Amino acid sequence: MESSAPSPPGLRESNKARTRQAISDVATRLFIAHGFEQVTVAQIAAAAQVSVKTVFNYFPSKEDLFFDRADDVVGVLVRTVTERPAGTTITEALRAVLADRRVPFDQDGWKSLRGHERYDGFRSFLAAEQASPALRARRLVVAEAWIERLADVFAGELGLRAGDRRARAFAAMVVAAMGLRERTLSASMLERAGAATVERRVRAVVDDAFARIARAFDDLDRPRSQA
Amino acid sequence: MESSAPSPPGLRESNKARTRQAISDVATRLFIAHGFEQVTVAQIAAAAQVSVKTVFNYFPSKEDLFFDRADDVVGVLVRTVTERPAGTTITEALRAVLADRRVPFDQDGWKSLRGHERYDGFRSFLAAEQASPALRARRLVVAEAWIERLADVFAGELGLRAGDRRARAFAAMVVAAMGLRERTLSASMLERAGAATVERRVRAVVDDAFARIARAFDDLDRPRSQA
DNA sequence: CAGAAATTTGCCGTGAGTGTAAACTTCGCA
DNA sequence: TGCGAAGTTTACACTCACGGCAAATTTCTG
Repeated sequence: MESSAPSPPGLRESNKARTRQAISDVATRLFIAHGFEQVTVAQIAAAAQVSVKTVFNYFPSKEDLFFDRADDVVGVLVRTVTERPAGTTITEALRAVLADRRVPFDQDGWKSLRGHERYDGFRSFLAAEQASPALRARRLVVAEAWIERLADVFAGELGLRAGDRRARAFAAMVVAAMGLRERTLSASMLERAGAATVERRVRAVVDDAFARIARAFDDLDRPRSQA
Repeated sequence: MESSAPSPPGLRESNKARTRQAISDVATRLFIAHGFEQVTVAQIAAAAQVSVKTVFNYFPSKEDLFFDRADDVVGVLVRTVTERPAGTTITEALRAVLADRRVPFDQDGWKSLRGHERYDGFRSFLAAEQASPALRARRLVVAEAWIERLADVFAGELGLRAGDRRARAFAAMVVAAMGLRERTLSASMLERAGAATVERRVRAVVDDAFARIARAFDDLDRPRSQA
């Protein structure tokens, strides 16, 4: 999203990026240690050695601060669909990717978190999310935006007009399936089920859901043509 | 939900009910007149002639105050399913009811609103909801609860164990369809489309979505046995 | 190094929501 | 009919998220 125009030769820009990352990191660490509601923005600001106002300059709300780390989940779905191998249907491609329990949390945003093993950090993150109504609400709003985004992509892939009712329905069902998947993942990890168990449960949910979605949209979903 | 146990013979109880209703009514009227964000709880309290604290005694949050009027939407779905005529499948029953654009807003909670024609009141209500991120978020949380409730009912109707993955998937898809329907309804009413147009659009969305859901769950959904 | 531009900060205000204890109303019972 | 118990409403004082604004500070351009 950032245009790479280096009008300012970069010190300013890199400072901003570093500050932003520092705030995000410190916030995540506090959230997973004490819970979302228990941490005040003032504490985050103090720990990041900036003023409260600066925190709000970078993140419009406390919730944004929490989800900063988990932001680009649709991106994965979109790429999965648009870059699927020739001959593969949309539902097949999505099913294959989402059956993996580590998607999308084995990457990107979690690297900069020190002092936590990756898995543990993610589990605490989920726990914090479950414990806060405000966060759950926010997550759902994000999911609603996913529907819009996916509907556009589906329409493009299926040769439908943008905004087509069927593309939107397709997207809505896929996002609903994501919800089922996340619920399973979340519940399993919170009860500290072993990796194999989590993997199996997630796979079962995703397989079932996408088999059904494939049936529901068998008149539309289609293999990608040869490149 | 209120148990009818008249341990207190009733004066206290009826006073409470009246106060609660007065607060809810006055709040709804202010919300649809000025928008959710523009109205403060202090104004509501003043207009209802109670203290701010009393408002919060009855309604844990400002959002609860808004949705008080629209609360029992799942109830309609649940009844639709459990009381469907013999020989009708779940998806058929739901489709039939939801194709009607007036469901569930031609009833109950809207009666006590004076000074607004029913339709106009509802349109303003939708407008207020769309205009407030906080309200949209809240609505989605409510929808998530619907999934749980419906999943239980579906499991019961289909002879599955409570918590069965497939029943939950069924519920999630139905709730997703409700979202599509509401989106259509909302958009159509806000652009002041005529009743016939609204009716047609809602019906189209609902018909398509439930035809797909029926296909997705054709191994489970089944006609109700003879009473 | 001076001046322009961007960034950070302090300060003060608003509004939601909570805890507590006092004032008031209603109830149960004699 | 009146008195104490129980429930309800209120005032008060507080915390926290967030917004506007102008001053202070940092970084960039020449």
